Amino acid sequence: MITQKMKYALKALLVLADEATRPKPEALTIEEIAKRSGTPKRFLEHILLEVRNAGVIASIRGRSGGYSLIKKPSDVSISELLRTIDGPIAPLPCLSRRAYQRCEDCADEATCRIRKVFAEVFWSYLLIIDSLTLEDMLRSSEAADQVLGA
Amino acid sequence: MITQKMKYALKALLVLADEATRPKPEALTIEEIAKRSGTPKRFLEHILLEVRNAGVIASIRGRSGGYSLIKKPSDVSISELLRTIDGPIAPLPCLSRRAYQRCEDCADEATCRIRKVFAEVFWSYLLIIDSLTLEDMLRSSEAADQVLGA
DNA sequence: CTAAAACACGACAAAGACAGTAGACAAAAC
DNA sequence: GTTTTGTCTACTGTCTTTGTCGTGTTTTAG
Repeated sequence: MITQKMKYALKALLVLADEATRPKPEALTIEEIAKRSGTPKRFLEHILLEVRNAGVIASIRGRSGGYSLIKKPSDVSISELLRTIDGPIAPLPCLSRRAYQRCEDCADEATCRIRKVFAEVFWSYLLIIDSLTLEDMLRSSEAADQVLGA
Repeated sequence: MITQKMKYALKALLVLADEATRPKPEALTIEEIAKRSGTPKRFLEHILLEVRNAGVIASIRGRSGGYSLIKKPSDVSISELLRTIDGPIAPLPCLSRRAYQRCEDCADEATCRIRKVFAEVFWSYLLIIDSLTLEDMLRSSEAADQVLGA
């Protein structure tokens, strides 16, 4: 299960991506993003901060400040966002590349049967999710619109 | 990340599966399973109970009691075990078949872009993990042995 | 220059999940 | 009927999740 926080982050990014595609895109305030995405404003602060530190959005301080997307939607990886917001996505700590941790109770990784079987699942899973970007989410709404419009 | 509990469950099942393939298989006590799998005994009680209720193992009470595997390893689904021990495996509650729950804040599932994109990932993921059984774990140890033996 | 509007950051808190532990009970064998 | 084993309920500490609050800092409108 992805966390509520991750859902909020995605909703916020969708709002910002929608804004970015408009003729004259402006930076949106937290207030505005919170309203459009239906997230608690004070919670969204923390989330947007993390997303900004990940280099996906930029913030402008002071009056007439706000947030804006600074990457192309096709360059915003969903799996990277997951890692940023929810932490490691590997099923076992010993399978995570960037958050590797040896399993306390594991005598030998090379022969660990649990590790072995989940490694296979994980690689296949990574193939799928690593190729997913924010653009795929934008596109999927178009598809839904088409269905609804038909 | 799978929980420690799930790891214990898998280790216990591996112990029981190994026992089941021996010439004269016997029911193993919690004590014995705990020792062989490196699990806290009192915690293992809870775990084995859940696994038993899921119909994967059987228990015998009283003196000379214990646990034994009652399914063929090839019939013990890893994903079912995951659902039993760790709960729903869907990334969103609205994507789970057996633990379906409507997302509080979602106005319309049919057009939800988050749901849409995770649904695709999830179906692919299910294809992989639903086909995985305990037998695959047993086999993977043979492969490791071969590599080590070479 | 000052006040207002906005982001930044740390502390705090309630609720739930996770990882066990403990005690009392029930059944079966000897 | 005592011992050995599984069964069941309850409890507990720690960590994570989902926020809220207060206080700062930056920018700009006026």
